[in-house]
Amino acid sequence: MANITLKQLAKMLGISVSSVSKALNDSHEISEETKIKVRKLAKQEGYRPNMFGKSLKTGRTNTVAVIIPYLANPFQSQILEGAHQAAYANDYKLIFIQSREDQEIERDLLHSLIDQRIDGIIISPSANSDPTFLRAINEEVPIVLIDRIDFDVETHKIGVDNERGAFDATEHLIASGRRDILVLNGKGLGVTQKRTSGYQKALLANYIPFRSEYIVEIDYQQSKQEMANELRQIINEKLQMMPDKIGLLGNTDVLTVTALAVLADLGIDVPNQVAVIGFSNTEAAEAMNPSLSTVVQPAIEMGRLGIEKLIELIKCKNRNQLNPTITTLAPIMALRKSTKVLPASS
Amino acid sequence: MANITLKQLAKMLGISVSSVSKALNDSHEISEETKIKVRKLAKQEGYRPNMFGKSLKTGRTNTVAVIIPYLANPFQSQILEGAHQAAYANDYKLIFIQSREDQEIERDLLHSLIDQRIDGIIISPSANSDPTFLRAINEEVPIVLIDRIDFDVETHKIGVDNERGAFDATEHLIASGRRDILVLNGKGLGVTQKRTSGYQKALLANYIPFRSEYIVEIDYQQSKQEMANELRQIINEKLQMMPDKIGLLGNTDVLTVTALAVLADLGIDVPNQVAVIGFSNTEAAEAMNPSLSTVVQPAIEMGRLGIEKLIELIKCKNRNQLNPTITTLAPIMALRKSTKVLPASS
DNA sequence: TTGTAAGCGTTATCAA
DNA sequence: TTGATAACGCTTACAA
Repeated sequence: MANITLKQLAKMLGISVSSVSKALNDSHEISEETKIKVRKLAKQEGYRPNMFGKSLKTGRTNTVAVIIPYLANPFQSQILEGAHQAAYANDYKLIFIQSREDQEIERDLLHSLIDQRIDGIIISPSANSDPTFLRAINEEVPIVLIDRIDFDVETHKIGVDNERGAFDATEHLIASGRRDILVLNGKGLGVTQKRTSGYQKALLANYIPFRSEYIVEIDYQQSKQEMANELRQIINEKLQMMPDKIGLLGNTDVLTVTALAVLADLGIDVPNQVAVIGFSNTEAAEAMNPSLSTVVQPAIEMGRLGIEKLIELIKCKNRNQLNPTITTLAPIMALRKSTKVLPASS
Repeated sequence: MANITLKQLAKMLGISVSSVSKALNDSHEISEETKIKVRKLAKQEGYRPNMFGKSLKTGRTNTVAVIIPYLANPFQSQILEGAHQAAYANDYKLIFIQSREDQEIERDLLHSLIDQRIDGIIISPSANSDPTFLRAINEEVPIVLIDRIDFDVETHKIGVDNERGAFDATEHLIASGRRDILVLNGKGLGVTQKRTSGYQKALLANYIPFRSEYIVEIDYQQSKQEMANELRQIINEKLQMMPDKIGLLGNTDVLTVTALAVLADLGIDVPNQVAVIGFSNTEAAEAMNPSLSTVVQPAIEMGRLGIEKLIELIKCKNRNQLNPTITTLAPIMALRKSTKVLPASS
């Protein structure tokens, strides 16, 4: 059932292989008449060009790849969504791969993509990725960094303004009447620093003194049960020291959601006793009880932009002449019941 | 920065291209001595074979593809997880694609995979897929059907025992003391029939009369808000007719989760007034309030099995001699708080 | 055990 | 406007 080839078409038409090739590529050196004849037969025979022959000759594949740590992560899969749209619109094929946050796997994948002569790569590097290695890859094939942009590689980068997200979230908690705001950080997470700094700036802007005891760091990769226990203990302890009008800013999705469950379990009323807001791109926020206010990252937009920047790089002959840009997109606040405003009387 | 080629290696070693090729493929017609020399230089020069040259010649790619409707769907992305494991273990490259539940996109994708001379395909067809088309594809390249196996294609199929899942879930609700059990079905969903039948059989087995009013069908693709409204109305109405000991079986994740939110909003106590169980593969079930009991589909196992069956097909020369198998895996019950047993006194 | 040469399907160069 | 030919990198008869 193999496909028909150029050669076969040529024989059927009684013209040369090269003429058929040129006709199908709409070359100016072929007559309209011939082109029409060729296209008709090609269509009729269901001719589909062999990618290997083509790529072997041209060295290009018209394919780009997106590497993210986990496909199953809702935020990251939304990046894919955006990338898909943009790639489709620009007639590029797109493949998705996951590195599972593993530097070794990532390395293999990148090599095998280069083997496949992929035209370009969008990557959200795994946390422990080696910038030297990324730079080396960047020499061989254009890459664009997305989301995790704190790697020293000379290329376009697309990220989220995490400081801004935390700033806005904190301001919203304050606006809803809270002055004592607990922050839950995921242990060893890259975004922690920026988000904490956004939190601090928001306090500052509202003349609320910063208290370092209000910032806690939790291992979010342990089992659900263990995490819930740890959180319960911490929340209990912290609530002792927080006099009133309490807010909670969850900087990691799992932590926020678990905290919500723990609060419910402790019989603490959200939002009346404690207001909660978290970073999250899942629709599940809507279905929580109470529904969870979130800072949403513009993941689809990021994916789309990533592809556009990448194609720009691919099409640009003198890559070293292009100066790298860093784009940071503002997150969006999705306000729901978990941060309802306190009655003015309080 | 192009890669070094066989020809270059040959020149450096002063031997012929074919000898180098054979040496690297560990052919028996090459002396150990030469092999060692060749391998050493190849390694030293970082030789990586050009896939196009290779595939152009051999017609194979050592790559298989998985097509699912949505990458972002947790259940489906777990299938990928399993497929990944098995493909890796068998030294196959794997690519993931999503059809977005769109027959047109699916068709394009399948064609372009065949263009790429992919060795085999695992597919969970979009709902409106045309079996005739799938059969045609199956003539060109081996395919394995996964999850959505109700298509008339002569090949291996891996599915979940949905009837069994609904049966077990219903039995569990009954065992927890419920006799009036409401069923939420997603409109137009393929699994509805099997799951409803499992529900009915469980009732029968427990001598509970079946009442068709207890089965409702809801459009789960409308907006969250609309769906919540519709659900609220339905639940209110149905609860009127349900005397006591109420259970709720959600056959679609979104519906179940939204129902949980609606129940909370109505001030109905879960699990004491209404016990809830749903089909779901997300970890969010754990974090719901109350935590949600679920029927979990063995998605990872399915993915793994799918790849194994596919490789079997690929390696089998006379495909038409192989008789197709249908494997249905049993789902697993994950029991949490939303179905806690009623106190015996009731 | 090694080498020669043909060919996979395509495009590009150059000549007709 | 068309065609012959070489070349991309690799494998594989077949010859040496």
